[in-house]
Amino acid sequence: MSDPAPRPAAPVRIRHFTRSLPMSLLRARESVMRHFRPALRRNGMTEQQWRVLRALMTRPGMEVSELAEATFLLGPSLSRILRDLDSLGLITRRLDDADQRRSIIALSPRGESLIEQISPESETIYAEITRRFGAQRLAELQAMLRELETLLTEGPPIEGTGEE
Amino acid sequence: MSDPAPRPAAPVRIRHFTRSLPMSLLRARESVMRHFRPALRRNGMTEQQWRVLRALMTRPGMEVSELAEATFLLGPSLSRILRDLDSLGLITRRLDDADQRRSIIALSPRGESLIEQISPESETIYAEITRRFGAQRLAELQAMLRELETLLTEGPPIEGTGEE
DNA sequence: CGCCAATATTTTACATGTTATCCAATGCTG
DNA sequence: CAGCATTGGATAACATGTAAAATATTGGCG
Repeated sequence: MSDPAPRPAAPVRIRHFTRSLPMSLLRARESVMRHFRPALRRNGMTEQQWRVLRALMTRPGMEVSELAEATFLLGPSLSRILRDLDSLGLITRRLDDADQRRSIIALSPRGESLIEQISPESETIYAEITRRFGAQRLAELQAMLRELETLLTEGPPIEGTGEE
Repeated sequence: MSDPAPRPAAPVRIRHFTRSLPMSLLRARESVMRHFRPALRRNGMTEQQWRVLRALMTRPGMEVSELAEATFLLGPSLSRILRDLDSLGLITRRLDDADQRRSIIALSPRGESLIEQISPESETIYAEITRRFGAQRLAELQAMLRELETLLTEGPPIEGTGEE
């Protein structure tokens, strides 16, 4: 034995952290993605690669920075993902004629057919999630999430005590 | 110019993916964390390290597997984080007397004082987020997230078409 | 034209996520 | 108690997240 002291006063005066908003959002997202990942995995796609392909499907011919914003990926991640998707022959890249710094990314025929292959499965899963939770409530939830995001993004930054 | 073809029929018959539930959750979480990260960063903590310390604060003396569940970290990540927190002198580890496979993690005095230092700032930020969004609505949001998580976790797995 | 700040993207470096594998301690079973 | 499946935790290997720096191109300005 070593330390059987009953720990008299655990000072838990802070909200239980598993109920914090970030943790709630993290867990909710994981519980959703858990259902999608197997289907992606069967087709050799990672979650992020799939995000990129889907973004390109809804609007072909995006610049890298547009794509980054749409997929919520940071530059370095996206850069690597594009390199990989390129080497898999799923996308095409060409330099913008007017500005050689920009490159235009689009789906290749092979990329399009991969999407055609995966999409139905993905939509099925999404539909089942919607059914379980209720389309109405899902819409409510999305609205709240959007509002939260807007409030925190548009509003002034929240400063703690750390003025440098 | 080179390719002014008006791209006659972009087949966008799929819900716009930036409105998908996973993306909504991801963006909402990011918009929240964006406010916390600077404060953590000023104190040399990463988001995940902070999660571990907070979990240990609410309940000292956890096993690694308990900690993993509480912080939603996978074994390998947690293992590295504990190694780092240990080398920073913020936690203590000792082997369980009854079962030498298990180790008991707890905050060191230094870890506790670090928490005392960061917590107020963190709580200030959380309070401001609550104020902006409304405590009532925040509680609603959390309830919906919890319900979603429960439905998707407890229910049967959703199978796509991928029977091998 | 030549210098330089600004912009788009990539690269670098390190922490974490993810899956698979390894190792040591445990405890069951014969 | 010897053999072996199980378990808790750590390590390996590779992809991504994140911040900072590097690279390349453009556009302005003297």
